[in-house]
Amino acid sequence: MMSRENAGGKIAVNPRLGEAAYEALRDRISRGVYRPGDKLTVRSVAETLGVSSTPARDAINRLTSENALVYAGPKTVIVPILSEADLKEVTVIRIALEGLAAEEATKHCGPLDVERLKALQIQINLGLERRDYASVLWHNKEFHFHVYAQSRLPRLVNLIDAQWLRVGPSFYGLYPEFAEERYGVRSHEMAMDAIEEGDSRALRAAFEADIRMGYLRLRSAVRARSSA
Amino acid sequence: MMSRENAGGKIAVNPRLGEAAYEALRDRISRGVYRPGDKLTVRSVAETLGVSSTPARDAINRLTSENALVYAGPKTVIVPILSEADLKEVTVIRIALEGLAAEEATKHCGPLDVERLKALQIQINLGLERRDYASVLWHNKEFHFHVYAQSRLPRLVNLIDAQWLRVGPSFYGLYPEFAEERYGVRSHEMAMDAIEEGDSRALRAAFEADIRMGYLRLRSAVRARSSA
DNA sequence: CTTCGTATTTTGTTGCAACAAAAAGTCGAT
DNA sequence: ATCGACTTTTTGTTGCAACAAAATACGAAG
Repeated sequence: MMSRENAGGKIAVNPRLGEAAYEALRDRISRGVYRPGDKLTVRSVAETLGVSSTPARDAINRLTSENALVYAGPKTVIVPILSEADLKEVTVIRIALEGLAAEEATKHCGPLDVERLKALQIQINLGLERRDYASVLWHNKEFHFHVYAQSRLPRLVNLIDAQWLRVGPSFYGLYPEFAEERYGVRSHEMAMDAIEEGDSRALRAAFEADIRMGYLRLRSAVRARSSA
Repeated sequence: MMSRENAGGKIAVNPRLGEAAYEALRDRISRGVYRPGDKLTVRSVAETLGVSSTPARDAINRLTSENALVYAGPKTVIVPILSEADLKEVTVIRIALEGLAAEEATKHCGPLDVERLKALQIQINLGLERRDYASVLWHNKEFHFHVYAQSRLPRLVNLIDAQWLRVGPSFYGLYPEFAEERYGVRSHEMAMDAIEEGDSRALRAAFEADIRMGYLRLRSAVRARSSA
């Protein structure tokens, strides 16, 4: 499991401040610290992370180049507010990449992986009951990426991670109403069944269904916001 | 068509040196100025591009974060030398992304696009006859990206571009022997036929075939090198 | 209350010097 | 010649100040 330490965002010991700042900022974005539309400045990030402006600027630039942050003006970078077209595009990209990862992962998944996924699903269900949505989102991501990691295609996983970072903040904005619907429970069960049967097509289909489900929810939220 | 000016790599007028340096360096890599294994340093790039070290460092960092350059040591970035596993991974990623782009593009392709592609194919054939391989590679890229652009999914096109940048230098290393085989001519004809008939599955298949063909060539080159 | 133009503040970018660490070069022993 | 330890050079990173430009705050006119 990924480390859950350092949740505040402060930089730990790392000889390369730029890299550390990048990871810390990425972590904050993926955890929902920022909301879509929030503005990030070099100096504010530098102060938050406890570094000087050079590594802070490095981190912001890098996140911007992968569209995890976007320009809202020549001197203004914000957490992206996804338009309906953006959402549609990121969804077809996710289906292509995550579908591929899931299919490739089937070859390398064993009973231990199913056990791990079951444990994660229990955590997800627990979070839903307790209305601990940060936990739900966290364990949901763990669930997906545990499978993707089995593809043994590390750059593909990085690419997928970058897409999640783009939609993450919008997802946070959706909770808590969103989570009430037990979103993802069914498709996760489909996924676990597919792995047990070694059916790569079914595993792909399960993740595709999961992504499409999330897309529909997010789209209706975007529409509700744009009409308001 | 993309601008072919500024081929030397010198920065033109651009208020943002970092962005300009990034584009100039990217351009040089995609044009085969560097060979796999070539070392790039902040100071050498700065001098070549005629900027100070900050924008040069920005450009290198950004290219490194998208794997167009890789670390060969803690203080050494080089143009990547793709292993067989790297090659395999980038190929499945390309098939997923470019297949998607091609399929989406079918909806928006018209007779004008076929005309454009035909003109580009003539340029490719001309380059092959004249053994002007830089021209072949250039027009081949134009051919592919003209189609991908019609998908109207700009981030997807960016993602594809990043993958091309990873394999580009290896492709250059392959020429000129490689080009003798009229690589790509048949799959390009398949692609143009598919567009004329509006057959999105066939268009996807044509580009997949093209990518797989290139993969096989590159793989045998990698094997030949690793045994030497 | 809204809108437009102006003044003030904030902000990104750039160049540069200092530092530590890594790479390249050197030379001697075997 | 080959290898290894040591010295020299090169290199990435960082912090910082200056500058130009954009964002913001403010206030006057409608």
